Amino acid sequence: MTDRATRFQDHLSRRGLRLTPERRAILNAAESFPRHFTAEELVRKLYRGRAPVSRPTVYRAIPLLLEARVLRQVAFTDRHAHFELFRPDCHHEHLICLGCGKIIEFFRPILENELLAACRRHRFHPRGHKVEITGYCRRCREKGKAATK
Amino acid sequence: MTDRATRFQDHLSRRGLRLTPERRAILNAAESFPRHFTAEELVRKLYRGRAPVSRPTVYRAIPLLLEARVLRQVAFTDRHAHFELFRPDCHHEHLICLGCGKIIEFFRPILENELLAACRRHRFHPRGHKVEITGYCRRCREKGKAATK
DNA sequence: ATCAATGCAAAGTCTTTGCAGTCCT
DNA sequence: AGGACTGCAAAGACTTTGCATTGAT
Repeated sequence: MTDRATRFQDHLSRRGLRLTPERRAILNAAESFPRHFTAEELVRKLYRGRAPVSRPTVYRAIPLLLEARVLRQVAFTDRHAHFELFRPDCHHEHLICLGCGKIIEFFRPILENELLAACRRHRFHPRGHKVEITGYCRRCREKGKAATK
Repeated sequence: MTDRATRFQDHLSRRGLRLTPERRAILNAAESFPRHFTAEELVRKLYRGRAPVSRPTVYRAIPLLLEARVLRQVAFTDRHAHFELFRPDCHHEHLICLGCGKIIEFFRPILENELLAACRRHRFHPRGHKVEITGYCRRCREKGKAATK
């Protein structure tokens, strides 16, 4: 059983809930995305699977996965929720290209320190964070897409 | 005419559009929020006003206000769009309390530098950014709310 | 027996679109 | 006249809820 499955399992049993085949399938589907995904994408992937899981079941599992720290929610500006696997060791952040939609991940230790420093200063206990920079990637600028809008 | 009204006006006329009374009302309403607001909140405020503006008109004005750099969009994790007045000089960021919903603003020059450095490194041209830290504020911790979920 | 979990269908929220009428240039 | 703008009503997209049934302990 993977680390994440264990964490999910623990969280569920601590709350008197069960790791059902559907929930396991949802976890597997989530793990199969290389990066980010929306709730709808997760639903679609599970619809096609060999043991289809219904939409409400997926939506009901998502909060559990967040609480279990299996997923983390990332906030993009289009209006649906985006998620990714929780990676405690790697707090990478995102550059989002307005031209082609590409998402570039980056990591900067100093930035992470600054976030923590801001929390300390306000006596705030962080649970999670997201950093998102929108703009235009090199390729889109070269193609002249950056002028679009 | 305020600075922001001018910017809006310029943007509109550059595109052959007009600063109508409705659009002016929308701008005023946006300026009347001390901090952030959702599209719905803007709609509600304009419904009550002396010259009510319809929902579609508000929604249609928002992209124009973003393009004109009058508003900027901030991405919180609940599923509706949040906006605030664009302040080119002050790139403040947000601490969001999961207990009471309070939003604390902060600003750290080093953090801003790091964001720019990340862009340079990836040859990315930024247009905007958002930094959001979720967690529990001091008061909620003292009240023991931090354990809630 | 009890309580959790599922799927279906329906409802809810926020946002967008089609369309006819109005206003400006 | 031509194009922009508005409001209404309806549609759309994403998410949540009610309910009857099934399943685990």
